[in-house]
Amino acid sequence: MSSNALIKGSLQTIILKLLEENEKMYGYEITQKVKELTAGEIKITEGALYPALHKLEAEGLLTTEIQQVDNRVRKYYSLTKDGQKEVSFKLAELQSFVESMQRIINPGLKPELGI
Amino acid sequence: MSSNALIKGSLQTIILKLLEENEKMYGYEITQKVKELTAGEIKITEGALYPALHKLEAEGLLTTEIQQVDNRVRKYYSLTKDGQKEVSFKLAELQSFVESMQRIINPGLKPELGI
DNA sequence: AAAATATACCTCAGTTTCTTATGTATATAA
DNA sequence: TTATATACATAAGAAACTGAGGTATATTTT
Repeated sequence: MSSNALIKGSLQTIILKLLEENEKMYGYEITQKVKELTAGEIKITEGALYPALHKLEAEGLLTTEIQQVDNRVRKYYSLTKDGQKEVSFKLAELQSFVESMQRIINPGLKPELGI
Repeated sequence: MSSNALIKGSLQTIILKLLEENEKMYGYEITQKVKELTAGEIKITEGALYPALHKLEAEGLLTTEIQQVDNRVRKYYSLTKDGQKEVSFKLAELQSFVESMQRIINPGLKPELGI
């Protein structure tokens, strides 16, 4: 998914968050958007992305819609109701994880003082 | 390792960082320290920790030293020279990853303005 | 005294999630 | 015409977990 080894498990969160904002995206578009937003730092591989999309769909968090554009097939994904709930949950989970990591990595930090 | 699904890949970074600060720790102590620092949010399982420690030792990033305390064996780990270099690298990698995630998750954020 | 919990190490089967390679197909740029 | 970009997909293998199990001593609780 990237040259970064940390990302395992956060691909679902990335997908869900992007779909929360864009309402409707296709696979290739997601890879390009992530590359753009992170200045090339995170590159989602297709071998990771497509299985992840299929899994989220199988879990009922995403629905799909096929479109023809210039003789090419595009498979658009959007959030279901369950998917919308799951975004909040995953984002809270990520937030909590990052804060926990900060406490380990920056033990001198006092978040309650804004320092 | 925890009820959090995001952690895959960051266990090594956690171990190395704790050893950078404490100079000498044993496995069980690491699990307790992480639990303490994160208020129970992150719980390192032994099935994840011990293989990770063995791997870091095999890679030459950690050395070990056995001690007897109250008829119980403790295996203390400390950073090698290579381990000390690797901490900086892993921390920079984590920092970079977290920033990338922020750009995806908080697209309205403008870090260059400190907002 | 017995049972449970805490301390302290370990392994291993199974699962999940990735990487890398491969395959198909059309459109565009060199 | 060859490479790159767009667009989907699968599949083998690797890596990092979870969860269960095992061994052993010390302490606390019932």
